[in-house]
Amino acid sequence: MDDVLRQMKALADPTRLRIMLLLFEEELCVCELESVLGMEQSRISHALRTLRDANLIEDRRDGHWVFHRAAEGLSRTLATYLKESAKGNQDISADRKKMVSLLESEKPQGKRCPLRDK
Amino acid sequence: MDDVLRQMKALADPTRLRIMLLLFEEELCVCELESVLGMEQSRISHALRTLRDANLIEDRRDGHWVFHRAAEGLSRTLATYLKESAKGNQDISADRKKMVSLLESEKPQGKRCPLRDK
DNA sequence: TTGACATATGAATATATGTTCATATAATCA
DNA sequence: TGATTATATGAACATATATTCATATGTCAA
Repeated sequence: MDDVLRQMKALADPTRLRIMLLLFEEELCVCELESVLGMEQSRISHALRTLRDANLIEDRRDGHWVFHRAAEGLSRTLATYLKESAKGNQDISADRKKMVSLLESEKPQGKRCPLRDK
Repeated sequence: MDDVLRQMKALADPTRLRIMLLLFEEELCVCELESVLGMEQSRISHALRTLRDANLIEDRRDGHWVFHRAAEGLSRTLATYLKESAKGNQDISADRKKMVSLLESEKPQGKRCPLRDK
């Protein structure tokens, strides 16, 4: 299948679109995405897989954690379009706020995974 | 549903993606698209409906014909991304060639619909 | 090496979606 | 008006896909 088509398919889903827009801002691990989006682990993991297969994101492992981020080689114009379109969106900015406050709350502890402690 | 999401969904299909890329170049009626893509009428018509619902294309009626084109208000960055991505694609450039030669062949006749005559 | 933690994956299932077929609508022309 | 042309739409069906559940893999710490 063509690469554009695969990218469009990957973004044609609310879960994956929300994840993508978060990863434009920050590098995040799966459990942080779980926390921000309020979804279970395997759902996030499957979504990330689809985004990665479409070359939209990349990851790196650091110990237990796998950190995901927007792909280096990602089309600038596509990224710009998505960010532009997200500006007005309530849900997306709510996600971003949650992400920011989560990252903030993690700072004093010096570790990332927010869910397992509870 | 969000507008971005609807646009991604609309473009997450080979038929609709091919149509979209043709309509970036030229204004076309349904029967011309039938001819270029080698697909039946209702398939094209359904695809156009989805693209229009996503505000990706617009149309105008002229007698029997309804001419479709890329929407005026369509995001420049999205359009740029799609055109960029299509550049390397064999199938897309084949479509474009067919379109060009069809439009060329219609000129002497001065009318548009290519299929019904046969 | 055993246990705990973080993530990935496969199978199953429910839902969404693309295509086709039949038919409806809309416009033109005789 | 009736016939023809061009397009749109609805229902049905087959296929694709998102989510869940169970389980596997990979990493670290004791």
